[in-house]
Formats: sequence, structure tokens, C-alpha cells
Amino acid sequence: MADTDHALQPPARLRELASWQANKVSTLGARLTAQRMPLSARADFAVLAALEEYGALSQAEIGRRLGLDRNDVSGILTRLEGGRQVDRQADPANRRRNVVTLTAAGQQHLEELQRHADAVQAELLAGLDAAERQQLQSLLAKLLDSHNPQPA
Amino acid sequence: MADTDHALQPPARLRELASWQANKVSTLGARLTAQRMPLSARADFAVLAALEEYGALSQAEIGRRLGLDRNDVSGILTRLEGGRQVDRQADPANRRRNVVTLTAAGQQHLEELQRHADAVQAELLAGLDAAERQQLQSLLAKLLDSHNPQPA
DNA sequence: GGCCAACGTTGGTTATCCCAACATAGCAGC
DNA sequence: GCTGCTATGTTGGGATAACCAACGTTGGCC
Repeated sequence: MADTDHALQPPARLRELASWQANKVSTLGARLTAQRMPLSARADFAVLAALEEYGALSQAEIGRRLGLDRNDVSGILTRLEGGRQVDRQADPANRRRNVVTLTAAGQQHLEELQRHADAVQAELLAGLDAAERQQLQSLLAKLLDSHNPQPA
Repeated sequence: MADTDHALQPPARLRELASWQANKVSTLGARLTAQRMPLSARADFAVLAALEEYGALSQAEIGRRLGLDRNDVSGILTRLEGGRQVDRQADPANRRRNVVTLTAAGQQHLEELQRHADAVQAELLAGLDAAERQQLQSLLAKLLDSHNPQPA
């Protein structure tokens, strides 16, 4: 009912804040995601996707590409390594670093997670038409690019 | 340097996900906010703003308007009540409910938090021009409106 | 009066983001 | 070669938000 829809509106001071709006969209995305897979799989997906696109990476570089704290990267890789989805080895050329690579099982899991991600995206953006989706994502990308990620 | 800027790009599979983009924008907003005030003040701001705009509200209604879990609302109000920024009393008409009202100190704190929020917003959106900001917020609002908040 | 729903509280978990400190390794400058 | 600095990864932790379950009280309906 229109009346009840209106009654539940947040205050204008919040509606005008892009950070609040983005947070709510993010929370919606998380809620839709949780219906399909454990929430921790989002971090897994990010790491697996980076390895697929860029090939072997150091942990530090994974962190820089994904905007993640390096000890969070360490924990994510421990989990993925335990599930045989990545392999990590000390870099012989520079023993401060680990080289992380995607395994075949990891690639398969990435494809499965991508299907979930696509379903979430479709449901999340269902209220926008194709041009609006394109425009929203383009503006979000522009905003993010204007704040370059800092190395961890 | 352009070369290093390009090198730090996240993978395409992430860049295409609006929920990932929204999460990153939200995290940026949090980071900028943390430079100005404790992060918990964001929740305070939301509650104070709702009370200012809609007058006395029950805890349940605060939760519905802000998309918050009702035991999180309880905790936030405990903190605000302790700081004398809100007042809460059992509703004589329906003793299942508390009626929550904004105090003068709460109104003052709201104004102070609004100044911080404005500064964060300006910095967050600095990379977009006025038309782009308007458009981004309009699209985010449309997306959010298409997913009506569920009562807690 | 029994049942169901609403409201608020208490007690908790999970995930993300962030900070600090430490050990090891690599490199440049002297 | 020694020193100082930076890079990398790990261990250990805290803060915040979002979420879940159970309980007690209250109100309304049949």
C-alpha cells in the first residue's frame, strides 16, 4: 500500500547521504548473497577472480588489487589453501613473498560463485532498466577511481 | 603514475558487481567518517535524524524506518539515552512500546554530526560533478525504493 | 482463557575493516 | 660489511555492523 510504503521512509538527512545509500545497497547485496552461499565466499570470490585474471600474485599484490588489509588476505588464503582452491609457495626470487596460484578446483569454485553473483546482481538491480544499471555502475566506478586504493 | 594506477585495478568480475562497488563506496565513506568522529556515531546520527523528522517514535518504528534490527536499535538507544540525547518512556497507551523523543542536547549533537556528514559527502563525491552526484544518488534511491525495507 | 502477534531485552555469532608488533628478507648508501 | 629503511607475511587483537534465538510482558481477537 502506498500509504504504508511512505510511512517507512527514512529521514531526508539520511536519504541525502550517498555513503548511507551505498551502505544500504551493500547490505541488501549481502542479504541476497547470504540466501545463496556463506558470506565468507564473497572474499573467496574476490581472491579467486584476481588470480584468474592476473595469474600468479603475491599476497601483498592481492591486497592492493582488492583493497584488502594484508592480514585479512593471509586469513582468506589460509582458508582457500585448506580447501585446495589455491596454492601458495615462497617466491624463490624473493623469499619475503609468497606466490599464490589458482588451482583447477579453485577455477571451478570461481565459476560456481560467479553464477551466484550473477543471480544476486540480477535481483539487486531488478528495479532499474538496462540503461540505468549501466549508468549506476559507471558512476560508482568513476567515484571509486577518483579514490585510488592505498597500498596496505 | 598511470602505470601503477592501472596495475592496481581489481578484476573485471568484481568491477561488474554493483554490490561490490557499493560495498567499496560504503567502506570509503566509513574511512572518511572515522577521521572525523567515532564510527558508532553514524548509527546515532540515523536515529537522531529520524526522531527530528518524524517526532516521537517507538523503537520498532525507528527500526523499520532505518532498516535496523530491533536489538541493535535497543543498544543504540541505550547509548543515546545514557548521553541524554534521547528520552524514552513506556507508552501509557500501549505498554509493549517505548516512546522515544529527541532532547535539546540530541538536537545539538545532530547538527554537529550533520556537519561531519556534509564534509564526508563532499570528499566522497569530489570526483563527480554536480549532475553526476545528482544522478548517482537518484539511481541509488530508486534501487533502494525497489527493495522496500522489511519490518524487523 | 487460549492463542497469536507485537514489542523490547538479553545473549550471542559472523564477517569486515582496521591497528600493532614481530621476524625475515632485500636493497641502497656509506 | 654495516646500517638504515622498506617490503612481506604472520600473529594477535579491537571496533562496528548485521544478524539470529529465546524470553517475558502486553494487547487483541475469538
